[in-house]
Amino acid sequence: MWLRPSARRERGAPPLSRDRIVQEAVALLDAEGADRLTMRRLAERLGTGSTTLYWHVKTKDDVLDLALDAIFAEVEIPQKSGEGWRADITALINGWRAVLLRHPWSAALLSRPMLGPNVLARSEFLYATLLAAGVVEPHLTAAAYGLSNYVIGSGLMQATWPADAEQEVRRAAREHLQSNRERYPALAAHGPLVAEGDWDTGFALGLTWLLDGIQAGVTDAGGTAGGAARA
Amino acid sequence: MWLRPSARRERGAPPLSRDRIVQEAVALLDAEGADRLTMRRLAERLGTGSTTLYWHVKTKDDVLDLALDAIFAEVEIPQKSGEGWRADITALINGWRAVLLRHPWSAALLSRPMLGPNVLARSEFLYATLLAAGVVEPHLTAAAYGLSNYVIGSGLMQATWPADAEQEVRRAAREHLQSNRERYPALAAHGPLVAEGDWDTGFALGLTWLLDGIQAGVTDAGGTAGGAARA
DNA sequence: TCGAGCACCGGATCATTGATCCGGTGAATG
DNA sequence: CATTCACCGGATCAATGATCCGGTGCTCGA
Repeated sequence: MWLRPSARRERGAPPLSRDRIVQEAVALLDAEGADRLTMRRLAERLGTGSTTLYWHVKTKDDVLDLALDAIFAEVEIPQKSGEGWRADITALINGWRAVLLRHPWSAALLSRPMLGPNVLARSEFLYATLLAAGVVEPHLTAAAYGLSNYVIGSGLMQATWPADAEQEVRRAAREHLQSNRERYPALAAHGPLVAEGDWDTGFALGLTWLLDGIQAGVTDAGGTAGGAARA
Repeated sequence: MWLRPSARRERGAPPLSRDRIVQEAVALLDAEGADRLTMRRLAERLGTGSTTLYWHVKTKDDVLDLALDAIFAEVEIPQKSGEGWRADITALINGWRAVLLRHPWSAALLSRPMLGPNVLARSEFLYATLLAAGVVEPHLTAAAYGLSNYVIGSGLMQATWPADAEQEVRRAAREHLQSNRERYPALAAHGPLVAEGDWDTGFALGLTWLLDGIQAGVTDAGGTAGGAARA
């Protein structure tokens, strides 16, 4: 023992830190999904005892919160390069969406308050861009929430029905629809599980609608909402 | 024991059934939230042993799936009464949203495949209405998903920040924003936690934008998407 | 040089929870 | 009247989140 260079460093592991825990948690979540994330499993991957984690982190929920905020760092905040607010916002939303799909487990975690620095920074950019574009209340909140809700919903939905895996579930679901086609004629003929249409163009289309609505409210100077003519 | 009229019925409980389990599960979820739902607690409320539940239901996830589908029955499917497709869809979406907010726990469960009869019936109505309105691909999927994603996202978001309870968390969050106002100027000044604007009008506004976009794609007969002029 | 303090680690342990085993119980049925 | 079968539940198991408490080695001041 007089010569041993610190058992932990022997294993080649750098000293434990909150960052390393979070990083490994994201990796574990990516690899095996949310329900397989255990403090013990996480500790094992880190080469430490499970109880050690609790020195760096108060609860498991902390790990989840940190992991959720960590992946938002992958969303690059567009530089306001004169492309116009629509381009900027589109870039942000698309980046956000890409992250949600790259880490499908995240969609299910969005039900917890997101107050991490990375999340806030992106929200700040969204609000700032909308403000600079001349969007005012009540369109401002509607726009910010509408866009966020739209990405979140899309991510959640698409993460639920991953195109790659789960072929078995998809097939069973499709079959179920077909065998009840008199009860669900429209779904059986044009439903989502039938038309394997790519989600991307659908998402882009809906995004355009939202942006059009926002823009209409801006160009019409104040007064009654521009695009909200009918209904 | 010769006279006892069946111990269970003595307690005044009707015989256990899958429906009764689901009904009680919804009540428990409404009252205490998703994380407090335990097979034991559920059984206790039903006046039975916890293991008995497993005769009627295979796993706990089954209970959740059933509960989720059960609340969708509360969304009334509009009668096509000549009000026009916008009115019909608006009614459906608003009803859906109302249910999500009435049962906040449901938002967090939306990450699981929804294939229950009640959910499917509502999706069927949505697709049928859009089809009847003349919406065609790729606008059809975009419209159906856009609307669904929008409600889901909104419900999720709003369930995360309930206006009634959690005052403590809201206050802390607001304070956090204020103390970092130079980093988040726009959020601190116009952010959601600051402007207590009612979610309803914001939601309605965004819904109108989506409907406008859908409608524009219909009136323009085919070809390039109507409302998607710019960007 | 040395010993006290401190940041950091982990084995043992506890309560809770989802799920199963296996033995009941009573009403209907032939 | 015996048998069957739908239905029930105590005991129990494994996994998990979390805590207690005792190490271990580095650092820093005297």
